[in-house]
Amino acid sequence: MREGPDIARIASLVGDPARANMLNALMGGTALTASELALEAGVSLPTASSHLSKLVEGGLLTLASQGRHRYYGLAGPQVAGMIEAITGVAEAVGPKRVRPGPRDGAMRIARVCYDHLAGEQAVEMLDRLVEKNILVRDDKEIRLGPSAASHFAAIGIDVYTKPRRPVCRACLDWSVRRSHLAGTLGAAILDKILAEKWARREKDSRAVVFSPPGKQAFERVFLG
Amino acid sequence: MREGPDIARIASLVGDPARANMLNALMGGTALTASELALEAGVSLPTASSHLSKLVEGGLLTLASQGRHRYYGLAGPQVAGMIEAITGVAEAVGPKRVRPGPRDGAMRIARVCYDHLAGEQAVEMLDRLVEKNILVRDDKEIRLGPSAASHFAAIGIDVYTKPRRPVCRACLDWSVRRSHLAGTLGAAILDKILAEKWARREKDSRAVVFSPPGKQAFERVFLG
DNA sequence: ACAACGGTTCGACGCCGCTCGAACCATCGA
DNA sequence: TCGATGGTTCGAGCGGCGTCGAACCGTTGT
Repeated sequence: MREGPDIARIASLVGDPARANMLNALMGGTALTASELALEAGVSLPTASSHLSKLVEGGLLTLASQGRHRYYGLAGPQVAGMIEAITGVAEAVGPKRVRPGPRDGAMRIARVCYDHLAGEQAVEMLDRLVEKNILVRDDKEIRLGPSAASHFAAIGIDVYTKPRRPVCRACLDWSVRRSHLAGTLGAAILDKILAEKWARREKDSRAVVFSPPGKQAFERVFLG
Repeated sequence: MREGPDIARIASLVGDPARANMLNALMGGTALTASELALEAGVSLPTASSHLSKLVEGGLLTLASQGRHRYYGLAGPQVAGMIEAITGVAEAVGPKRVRPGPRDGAMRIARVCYDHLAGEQAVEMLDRLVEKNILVRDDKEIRLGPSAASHFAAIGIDVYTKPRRPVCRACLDWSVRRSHLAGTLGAAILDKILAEKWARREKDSRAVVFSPPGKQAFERVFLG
């Protein structure tokens, strides 16, 4: 019964599914609010609040209060490294799910990630937007390019409303292992896709399936 | 609610104190039996067996059956790395215990580590035994030197009995952060210390306190 | 001042899983 | 073949923690 740092305490914090989901969501590096994390984790707000208190108390998260918003973020790169190490083991050790990433084929192509689009199509879209200099990536951040406002205004998306959350955010796509676009812009694009009926959400699933003409329209607007 | 490898599953395996102790004990790299791990974890044998099944099932441990013994060991360096990452966070994040290592001052000096001596005195002893070429360290292993048999025979310790467990084993001392001597030889030395009444065990504690003449005798025999 | 909204606290419920004693199984030595 | 020893399985007990609804608190905007 050797002595040492309280490794069980830290591990058990990560060991709850809800908290693990929150930590995963925070691995992008941007701080999120309690409500957002509650959605990510799939639990009610009180439950999320309780979990977040424990994570802060345990030293895994930092809390930044801004007005009536409280942003939670990873406490530091050491914590992120730990999560990554655990993820590596989980991935290596749990080959029970044969293919990596989401089970369903449709979900690998396109799915909802909280409020924006994820999957192969989303990753490709971000690539093209950056390629066309509409968006600009430096390091891990995504910013609006010079032609962004006019480009998105042309398809009915105002990039300057709702300053509450960051407009652009990179979100790591698990199935593709590369980033796709999150933030209010990502959300607006998903809204557009659904509003135009280019695609519909699969029942009781996060999968998003495009109709053939919808896919063409999507590609013309965002990939063209 | 992003998808991904089951990080919570892995973390919760480490998140139980008994299992964390077992994993810690296995960080030395040598495989241990179920009974040894039960002692390390401070739980009964059935409980330990249940935990070990879960760890094997979870892919964190490997099981090697040899006759009626079953040796459990870490599944690989990736798992060890994960434990180390968690330990790092736990250490960085839990500075609630002001001084590193065991709380009690006496325990930092000398304590029982399962069946052998640990603490500052134990670390110093191993240093001197290696310095005098009685034991030989290469890399992380410890072997008997040429004069070991005669040296230990002179003080009534037969290094060749009980071939079941390794005679020498390095055991990382948490309070000093360096190795001390474990294995059957380490156990025999502790037996000798207690049999000669050079020291006594503190009640309900792992601390070992030497009497003044006992300490002199110990230093003469092992440090001289 | 008042309503709306984000977030936390409280209380109660329910379940998962840790724990150990006792019985059982397997291997080794005589 | 029989006992001794190392390990596992079974069953039952029980504590802890995750969960949510309802109430409460603080900030913002009108």
